[in-house]
Order: sequence, then C-alpha cells, then structure tokens
Amino acid sequence: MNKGKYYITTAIAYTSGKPHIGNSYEIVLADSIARFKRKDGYDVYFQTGTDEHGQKIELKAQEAGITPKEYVDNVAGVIKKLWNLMDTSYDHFIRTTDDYHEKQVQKIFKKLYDQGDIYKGAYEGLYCTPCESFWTESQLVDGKCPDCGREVKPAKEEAYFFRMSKYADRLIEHINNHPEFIQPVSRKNEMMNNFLLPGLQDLCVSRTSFKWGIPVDFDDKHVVYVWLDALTNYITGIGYDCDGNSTEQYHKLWPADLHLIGKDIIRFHTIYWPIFLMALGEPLPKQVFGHPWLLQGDGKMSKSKGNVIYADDLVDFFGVDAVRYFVLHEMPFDNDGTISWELLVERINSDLANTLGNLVNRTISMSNKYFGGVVADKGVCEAVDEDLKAVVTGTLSRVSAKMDELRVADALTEIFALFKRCNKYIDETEPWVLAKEEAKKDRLATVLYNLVESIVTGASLLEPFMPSTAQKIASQLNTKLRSFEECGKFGNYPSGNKVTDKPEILFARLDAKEVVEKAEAMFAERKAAAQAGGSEAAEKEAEEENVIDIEPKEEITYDDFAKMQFQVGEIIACEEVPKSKKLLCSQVKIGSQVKQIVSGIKQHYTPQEMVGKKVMVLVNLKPATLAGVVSEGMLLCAEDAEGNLALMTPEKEMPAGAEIC
RNA sequence: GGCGAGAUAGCUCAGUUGGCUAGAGCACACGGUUCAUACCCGUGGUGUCGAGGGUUCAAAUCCCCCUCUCGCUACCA
Repeated sequence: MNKGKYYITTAIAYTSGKPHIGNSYEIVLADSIARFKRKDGYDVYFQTGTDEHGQKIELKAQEAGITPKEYVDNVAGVIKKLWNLMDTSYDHFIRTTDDYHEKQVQKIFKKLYDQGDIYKGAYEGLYCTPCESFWTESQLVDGKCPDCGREVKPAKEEAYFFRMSKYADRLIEHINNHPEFIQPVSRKNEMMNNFLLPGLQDLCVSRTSFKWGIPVDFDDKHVVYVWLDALTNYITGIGYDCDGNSTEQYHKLWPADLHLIGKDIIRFHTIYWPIFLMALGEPLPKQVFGHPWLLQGDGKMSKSKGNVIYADDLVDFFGVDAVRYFVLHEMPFDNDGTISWELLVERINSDLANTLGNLVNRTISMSNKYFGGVVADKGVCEAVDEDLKAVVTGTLSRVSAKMDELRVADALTEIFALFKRCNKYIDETEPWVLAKEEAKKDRLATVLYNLVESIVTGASLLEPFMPSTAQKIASQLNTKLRSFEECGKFGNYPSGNKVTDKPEILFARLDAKEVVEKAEAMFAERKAAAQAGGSEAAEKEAEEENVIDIEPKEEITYDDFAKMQFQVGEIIACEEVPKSKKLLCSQVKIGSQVKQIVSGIKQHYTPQEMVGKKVMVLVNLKPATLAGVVSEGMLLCAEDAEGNLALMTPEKEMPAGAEIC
C-alpha cells in the first residue's frame, strides 16, 4: 500500500559546537514522524544535516588553531554520531560544505542576480549607522532613515540585496489560503503582523566581513549570506539544479511535506525561504512546524557550570528509547517543555517500568507458569473481552488522528492507554483465580492469548517512537511487529506459539535520589576536568561562556572617534518612564550641567540602584524623544549573549564630568 | 508601545458550536489483589474554573473591564 511520497526535513544543525538535549529533540521528533509515515504506507524521505558556514565558525576555528573545514568536519562528525546514537532513520545527511550544495548555491545566487531579484547595492550613502540597516532609495522617507528619521551615510562596502517586497503579496495570499502552512497557527499572526503586513524590507544576502562561506562566484569579495546558503539545503540535498537539470528524485520529492524546525527560526522558513522559492519558480513546502523547546528546569544550562545535558549523557543513564520517550512525551504542542533528572526518573518509572515493562513481564510470567509458555486461543470469550478488543483495535485510528496534527505526545498517550487497559483486564479476569480450577483452563488460555495479542499490537504502534523496545517486546513474545493494517484487527497472534521462558526486564525502576547524585557527580567531574586544564580543548570548553563574538563593524578613522565626547556622569535622580517596559529616565550630572538621559535598562536596574552611580556617558549625541521623553545623551552598557546589561563605571573614583578618552 | 496567546485540582494540562453533580495523567492517602519490576486495580479533593461586572432559563465556555504571566515585535541615543 503506497500512499505516495513524504519528504520531511529537520533544520540543519549549526556546527559551532556539540548540540545539547534541547537541540537533539528535533531530530527525534522528526524521526518518529518519519517512521510513523513509513509504517503508514508513505514513501518517506527524511533529510537532516549540518549548517557549516558563517563568521562564528570562522572565529571558533581560529581560536582552536585549525582551519574552518577541519573544525566543521569534527563537529559534523560529533553531530552525526549523536543522531545515530538516538536511533534516527534519516535517509540523507547533507552538509553545507558538500560540493554539490556549494555549486548549486552559487548557481542559484547567479540566477537570482541575473533575473533581477538580487541586486548589487547601488545605494552608497544609504546606510544608517545607528540602525545598522541598509535602505533602498524607495524606502527612505524624505531622504532619511525610515526607522529613526536621521541622515543615512555612504556605506563603504557594497553588498547584494534581495527584493523581498516584490513577492510579499503573493506570500501573504499563500499564507491566507493555506492555514496549515505555518504551525502552530499562533505563529502565523506573528509573521503577518510583524513582518508581512508592515511591509518587507529587502534582505542583505551577501557578506564581505568574513571569508568562511560560499563565495559569490562572479564577485568573490562576497560570500553568500548563511541563510540563503542554509535554507537551500532542502532542495540541493535531493538533487535540485537551477539550470533545469534537477534529478528525478527532486521532481518526485519536492515540495517538502514538512519542514520541522525550532520556533526561533520560523521567520526564515515562512518568509525568506518561500520567497526564495518563488523567485526560483519552485513550489512552496506544504507545512512548516515550529516546535517549542525543551528547557532545563533546574537552573540555567551553562558550560562553565558543567551542567549542560547532552543526549548521550541521558542515553548512558537511561537508554535510547527511554530518552526518546521522554522528550516526545514531555513536549507539548505549543508550549516549552521541561527536562530534569527527577522528571525523567518519574516518567520512566511510572510509564515505562510500571505500566509497560511490568505488563509485558507479568503476562509472559503467567504464560510460562500456567502453560509452559504456549499461548493459545481457546475461544472462551466473556463480555469483558469485548471492551479490551475495542480499545486495542481502535488505538490505531486514535494515534493516526493525533499524528495527523503532529501531536506526537498525545499519540503516545493513546498508545499507553492501550497498555493500561491491558493491566486492568488482568485485574478483571484474575488469571490466578482461573488457574486454580481445571475447568477454567481454556478460559485462562484465552485471557492470556488476548493479552499477548493486545501487547503485540501496542508494541507495533509504539515502534515509530521506541523502535528497539518494540522489537524487544516482539522477540520476547516470539513474533514479529505488525503492519498498521494488522493493528486494526484482533487475533493476529499465531495460536499455539510459545513465548520466551526468560522474560527480560525492559525498563528497571530507578531511584530519583541516586540518579540525581550520579548526575551531580558527573557534572562535578566534568567541571573539574575543564578547570584542571587536563586538555586544551576542555579549557576552551569552560571558557566558552565567557567569550562573545559580534558582527564587526567597518573600520573608522581617529577623526570619527574624536567626534564623540565621552564623560563620566553621576546619576542624581532616576525614575521609570511611564507606559514603557524598558525605559528609565535619569538626571545625570556632568560637570556643572545636568542632562536628562533615557535608557533601555529597566529590566536590569531599578531606579533606586541607579542613583549615585558614576557612569560612562556619550554626551554630544543629538537629543531624541523616546516614549515622549527627551533624552540628551546615552549611558553606555556592556551586553552579553542573553541581553543582560552592565553599566560602564570608572574603575577608580572619578569626578562627574571627567573626560573619557 | 503594537500584535497575539494564556490564567481550570499539589504538578502538567483537557474542556468541541454556552446545558446534567467541571475532567485526565502524575503525585498523595486509603482499600483490594498477588501473575508481575513494592507491581496492578479501585476509591478519595472542600478545585472561589485569575478579580469584578453584564447577556441568558443556563457560562469555565459569549460581552465589558481589571490584575498577572508568556510569545513575537518595536523601542532600548
């Protein structure tokens, strides 16, 4: 039964470092869907891979003293190993450094350039430095920056731009006509209201500030913007050729049925990617699902604390299928999920060990005890059997319905409802009572047959989510896993078959306290290893949190610098700006004058703690009005990767007004 | 500031177009059982359905307003 093709992708993983469990979730989710669809009769093609270009990687490689290629080869290897460890059944692993990909990206860039969708910045003079934005002639308002209304200046570096606005109307129409395109739907509004309806800006699609990227072949000062590079993996990986010589595979698979991505990159997949495809004249993917995140509940993950949870750690502790089960079950549809060692133990004990493992174990034990392992249907039915059969044969359609909506966690819950029904059935039929009467022997046999039959169906439905567990159950029951078609019927198990006489424990019960202690010991060891400087790599790892890279700006002259006047200011009063979430308004004493300065630091400082601080002030900035309040300068802050701010203060006592130079 | 989502049992959440004593899972307590991994089955909540007002024979469910949380976004000089 072939229901047609199903092309599913994950986002390609960025090779800046080893992905933690939150990042590994996506591949497991995709794998479950892929396996489910395969089993459901679709011809599935499942692609994943790595995104290997960009400045961050160039810098990391530099730090490590190796070439970028060596760096990404190493990380891509780690990622691939992790994906394999998670038992994922991808068909193709694409790397953006693969030559066929790079070649196509260059051709695509050229094609879009030739047809006028990409144009070279002919707009020198239209860069707004404070906004860090490039503008086209048409976007300017009265010849000034449409964002801040100030002068735009000549940009020293040329760049290539993509005419996004040209396709915006078509995209809006497509999104409106295909409500299933963006999932969950709540994300649709965000894209529409924040980007599409206000008007799309042209996108800068090349960079000259670093080298580690795919060169623009007709202008090799430039490398292709990483997103244009990365997004096209979905078509280059299956044989797209923009000269019209795409492979048969491409014609069969494209458009993709599902792009599975994290919610943070929805914009790129539902706006830029569709527009790139429109420009190439290719159909749009059918659905983009931005899944939520799995967050670590007990404190923030940080490499320097050594408490980052990686998928392979969890596999060491609990085994692959337990980890797969947990991440799939704990992840709701549109809210972030939580992961902690305690939660893992709780879920494993209650669902996997108690409900499922124990059910299989008790059923096999009884078969051995009463019939030497032989399971035979003697046809002695009672009313209570009907409900069991109805639940078992009906589970497939309930699971399918959930999977159609990508509600994987709910699908799992349906499968476990089947196992729970089996446990209840044992209580209702009381096999140990039946066993005491010779006359009830056939009834007892029938009961056990029904149980084995039900368990095989449950295991078969579980296969896409927990492949090796399903397999283990089948082999303990000495049978094969079933097709979905068979799961809709009752009585497939061969009567007279013999189950194993040595049932293995599928999932051992765990002690939360022991597990937590073990995990803490592991983290402590890891931290110690990093600090002891056992290896240079470990040191780098530990330091990583303390380093941050940002986009370099263009070089300036001393004259540029000299134009800016910095002075020490003393904050003598400070209050919140009404109706503003981020702004504080400070009165700053600079020499003998007092300036009013508004700053976006409300989330980091209270007005009380601001008062009395000596801070670094950019004094000669043109005054501006923020949220209705005039600001006559700027307080300087340092900002980390999480957006935390710290005011710059002089390291020795300095009078208000002292020049900073 | 703009747009959007949400606030239901200790915890995580369901509650379709308003309609019988508001549900599930986990946790907890008690009872039953013994085939099984101290497991399984059953029973148990006084939950102000965030606050207030309104529409209605009837509202967790619709309308208004308030408080709080969250997401995206802008601003953050």
